[in-house]
Amino acid sequence: MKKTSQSVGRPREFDEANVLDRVMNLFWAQGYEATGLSQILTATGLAKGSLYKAFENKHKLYLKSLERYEKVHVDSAVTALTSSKDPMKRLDDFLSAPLKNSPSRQGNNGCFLCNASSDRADSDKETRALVQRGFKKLGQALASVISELHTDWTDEQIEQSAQMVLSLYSGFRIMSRSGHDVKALTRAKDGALALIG
Amino acid sequence: MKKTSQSVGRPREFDEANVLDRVMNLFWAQGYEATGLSQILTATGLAKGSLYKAFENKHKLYLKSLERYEKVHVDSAVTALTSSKDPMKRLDDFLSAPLKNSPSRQGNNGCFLCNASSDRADSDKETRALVQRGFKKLGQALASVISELHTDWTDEQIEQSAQMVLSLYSGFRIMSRSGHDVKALTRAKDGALALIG
DNA sequence: CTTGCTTTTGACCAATTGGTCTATAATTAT
DNA sequence: ATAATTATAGACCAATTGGTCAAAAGCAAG
Repeated sequence: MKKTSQSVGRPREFDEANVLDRVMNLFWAQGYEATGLSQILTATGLAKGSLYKAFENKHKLYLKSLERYEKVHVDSAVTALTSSKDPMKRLDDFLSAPLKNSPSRQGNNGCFLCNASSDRADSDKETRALVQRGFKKLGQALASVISELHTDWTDEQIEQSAQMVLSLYSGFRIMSRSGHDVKALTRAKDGALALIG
Repeated sequence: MKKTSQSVGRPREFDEANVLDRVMNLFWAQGYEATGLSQILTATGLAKGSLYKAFENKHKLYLKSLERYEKVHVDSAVTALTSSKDPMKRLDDFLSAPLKNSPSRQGNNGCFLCNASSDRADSDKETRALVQRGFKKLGQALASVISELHTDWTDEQIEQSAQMVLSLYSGFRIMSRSGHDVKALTRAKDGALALIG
């Protein structure tokens, strides 16, 4: 049995992951409707036919982008949360990420999960499922960190704090996108961590 | 000097506030790009020309809708927060609003401020300014409630807690829109209130 | 009733939207 | 070689988009 990594027919000229990264960034920054096919085509360098052969339609492409976001960004956040650093430091890093915005505006994409939730979760149940899954992953990772931090806490307490941190995270992402005072949010973060830690 | 409530020319046939309420609901539920003119026209019953004579263009209409949201919903939240009820109860009510979703899906619009922030705050600075102002109002009202609750706290402490509650609120709005487990969020809310109160 | 002013209406518009399809190119298997 | 298979390119499409405009309609003042 030979290795058949190369299939018949003309080979793909693009790297799927690479294309998805570019598309993801567009949807992430602009949302579903505001991102036009033409924009996607120029950003990826693909021709319309190729795009549609590879990813059926715009909706599917959006879902794939969201999955890509989960794989790249959510999973790496989970990894960071389950590293060997000081648990408190891990929580701090997690909550600080949304607050790292340069004071000069533009290009604060927030969190794709949050944006997708606001943008399409109400009208598209496939998006809703993906967003839910992403948040769930983050919640579980947070719970695990907090359980390291407080070995004496009950599951209830741990879960409660994890959801609190996750909600703060989402709120930070949303509010900082509108240019809300980051210093104020940072103080809120420090206060919350002091209460939990 | 006579009262000139009636101006010359053909009189308006629609109530501006009423129209804005309808348009607001569309933008709120669907976002800017997903809301088409045709939809707006059928929802308001106006003809295209009338709409455009009254509100220049779609962008301006969106901004007006956002202002209307501030006037109707933000201001009433502020009023509720500054009522004479038990301060703790007021905070609880504020944080509970995002969690009142019927378990059956669809029609959870979240918070227009949050949606607008995710949708357009990065690309449109007028939207950004309005969203910022709305959040600021809520933050100030929260600070005032908390200062009632803890007359011994410093301004720093008060501000810190207010921003924390506001962030939780935004997070709740966003996450619940994707169908995230409301029970879990409710526990998080109760935990947070216990820490603050 | 006429003049002056404003709103209403919908026909009209250019541009763009997401999407299809066919001809051509590039590869493997026979 | 040639057949089979798959990808690329982009012309093409109907539908819709946000937006304009001119003609008709409704009101107050003279």
